[in-house]
Amino acid sequence: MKEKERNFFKDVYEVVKLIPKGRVTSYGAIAAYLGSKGSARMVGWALIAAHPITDVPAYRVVNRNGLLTGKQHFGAPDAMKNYLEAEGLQVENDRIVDFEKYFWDPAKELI
DNA sequence: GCCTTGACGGTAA
DNA sequence: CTTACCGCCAAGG
Repeated sequence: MKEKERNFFKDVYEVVKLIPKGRVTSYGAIAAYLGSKGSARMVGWALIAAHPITDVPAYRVVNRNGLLTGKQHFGAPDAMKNYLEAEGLQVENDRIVDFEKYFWDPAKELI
């Protein structure tokens, strides 16, 4: 605990906040950017903790397949989909269309 | 202190 | 394309 883990959480929040509108990223990309490569679960876990925080657009974070795996945590079944579509993205079968095209890699886009 | 679960990822079949 | 298994790290029972 202490500051290290708190820093990890904070870092996840900041990266998610920095995701441009109409763009999406994956848990693994964030984990890799944080240096905890392979521990993508921690990112999703941190996002659960970020759930009550509205400043963190968690709906812009999906798994590496572009699948809306976390939509069930938004309460409404189409809440996440609705947010993404509102930003110009196309969602079909709980999956982002042309995910690669809208993918935003913090390790590349973000310095 | 051990076991299970989880907003994941990658590789194998 | 789907299913299965393993690896990572932390929390909860």
